[in-house]
Amino acid sequence: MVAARAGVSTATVSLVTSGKTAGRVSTDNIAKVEQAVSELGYVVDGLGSSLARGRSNIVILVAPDVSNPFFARVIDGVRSEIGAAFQLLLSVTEAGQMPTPAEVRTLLSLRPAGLLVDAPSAEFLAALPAAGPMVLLDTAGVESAAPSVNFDVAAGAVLLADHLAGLGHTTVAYLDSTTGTETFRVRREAFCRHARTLGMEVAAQAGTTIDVSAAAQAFAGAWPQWQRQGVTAVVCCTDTHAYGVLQEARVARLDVPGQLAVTGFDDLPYSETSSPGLTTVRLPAAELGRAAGRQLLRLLAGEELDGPGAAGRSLTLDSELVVRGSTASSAAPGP
Amino acid sequence: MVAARAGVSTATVSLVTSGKTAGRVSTDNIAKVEQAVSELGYVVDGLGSSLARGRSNIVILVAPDVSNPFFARVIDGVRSEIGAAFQLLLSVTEAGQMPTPAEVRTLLSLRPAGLLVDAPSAEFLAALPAAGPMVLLDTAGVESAAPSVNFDVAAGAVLLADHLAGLGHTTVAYLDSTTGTETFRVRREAFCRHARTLGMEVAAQAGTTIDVSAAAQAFAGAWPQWQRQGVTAVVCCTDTHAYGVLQEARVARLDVPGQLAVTGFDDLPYSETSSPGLTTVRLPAAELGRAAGRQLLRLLAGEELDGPGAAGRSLTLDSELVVRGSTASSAAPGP
DNA sequence: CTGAAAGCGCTTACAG
DNA sequence: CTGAAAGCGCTTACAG
Repeated sequence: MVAARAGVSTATVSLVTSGKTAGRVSTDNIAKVEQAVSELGYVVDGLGSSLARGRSNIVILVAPDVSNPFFARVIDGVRSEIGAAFQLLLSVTEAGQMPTPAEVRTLLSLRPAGLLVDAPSAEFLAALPAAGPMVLLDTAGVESAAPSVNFDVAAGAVLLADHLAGLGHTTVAYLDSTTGTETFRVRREAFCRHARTLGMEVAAQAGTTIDVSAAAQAFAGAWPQWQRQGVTAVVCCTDTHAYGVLQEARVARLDVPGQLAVTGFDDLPYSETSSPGLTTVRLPAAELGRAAGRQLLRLLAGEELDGPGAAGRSLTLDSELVVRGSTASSAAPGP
Repeated sequence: MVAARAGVSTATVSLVTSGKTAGRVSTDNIAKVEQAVSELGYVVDGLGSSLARGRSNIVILVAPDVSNPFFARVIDGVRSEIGAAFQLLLSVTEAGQMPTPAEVRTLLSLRPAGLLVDAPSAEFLAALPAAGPMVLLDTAGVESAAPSVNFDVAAGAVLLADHLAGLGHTTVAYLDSTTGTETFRVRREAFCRHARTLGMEVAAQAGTTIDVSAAAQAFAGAWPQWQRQGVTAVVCCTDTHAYGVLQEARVARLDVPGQLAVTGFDDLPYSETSSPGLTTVRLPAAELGRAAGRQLLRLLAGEELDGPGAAGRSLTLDSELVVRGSTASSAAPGP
């Protein structure tokens, strides 16, 4: 070990570089080591260090969809909490897929300090070996004993149904996602259940991937039928789907919200500036990331998550209805 | 080492798990080891293995903007080439930023088998310690001795200028990016130079981040002035910028392409289905990722990249002009 | 073909 | 306060 050439043992160097000098190293030696370290540009080797202490200082974030503006904000939230202490790395899988069991094993063999798992499927969790500290994000609808942070999407769906019913809509369509994530099932079921309670009919459902043009095409295909059924509002399971509907509505020269109201979930930045602005259920993405980061940090510090005074194993973040032009001034629809 | 309980030495087990049995292990022992491995669910520990061989089997992809549909396709390309042999991990930095020198050192201390660096700034490369195998992606305009794969964005810009001149445009505006990436400078300069050669005036330039609504606002602010100057086309440095312009043009009830032609760079999926479809310079993202992955694989195999028959250290992928409705039937603009 | 041994670069009890 | 030593889990010459 090069830095040992600064006149002390490797043990002392190790104590200094890992900051465990409290009452164990003389200030004299600390200074010597620090100088040698900076002279040699020495960096502690992550591999040796990790092997010796049993785990690395990386945190792996596993997610099905890395490139998605919504998820970008989640990542940013995570980074702002744990970035200083740990090296955050994203696992890369086939688009829209969770890692296979084999990939997970490879990941785990790097001995990450912790794991963050976004939007896991039930099968993924079942196949996941009980590894070290782990926090789940956005896992609505999936059972798990692991600590998790979620959005209250069901409450948002209820607010949305109230809003549409209040505007006089009686027949609506629901545009769902075809990715199997449970959160979409929860959104749909909560909305449909409450809508029926309010006397609204959810006339039809369709589903596409989370993609503007796929949603646009699906809407274009379904609209003639929906129109015949008297649909006056389309509730989309994500803002991205809603963008597709708005786009196609424009092509078809439909008046939004006069002839058709459109809503989404997420509140992506674009929803504020689209024309008309999109009424949507705001899901606080960055806060989700931050909360998950904090949970993991607590876990890593050995804190009990469910002890007295703790925030609890399972956190739920409030969602919120943001009303904009895509529903605001809806004309009262006919029967 | 647990698997040694299968009746052989750890050395033999290691030979089997790393697939180096050729003429060194009896088929009898291979079978025994394989059975023990599967019975015990043994996975080679990445840390110990990496430490012993001097490098890990992870490849780190460093990029300034992970969540961007264009980059998602690059990632997918990389994954398809190297995914089987290496664990691909994405470094996570503050949105739009390259990792700091300190972050890079931490990354490097994990001893990645190789590094892939997307859209690096000159400063980043200068600060990068000469590490192991590395391939640069999309590094147009930045000097470096490292192997790289690039788009021929300048050639695409020239095709675009030709196309607009052929349609009769004489005054155009350029909507640039404010992220400092060199590729944007190259796009702009190549376009402006050739446009002037063709007798077109590039009346005005503006810049925003790569964001639909930022671009929309910038266009809304600039349009009155541009209109006075006789601008009949807006050339955008990315499709995302162009979406903002299209959106705002719709709000302002501008006829595209009758009153205003709009173009982009990238050819994102949405450009095909937007209305009108977007004329754009197609940059083959997935192919960029694949080519970079292949280069890195060669480097890791110890191949010389510039030897005879090799593909060369520096690859350039052709860009291509895709003409769609946003320019197709432009009316001849007045003076 | 096989195993005992050294070593990868660190950290952490343990004596002093 | 400090250093010699053991050990983290593997791989790879090296003898046999």
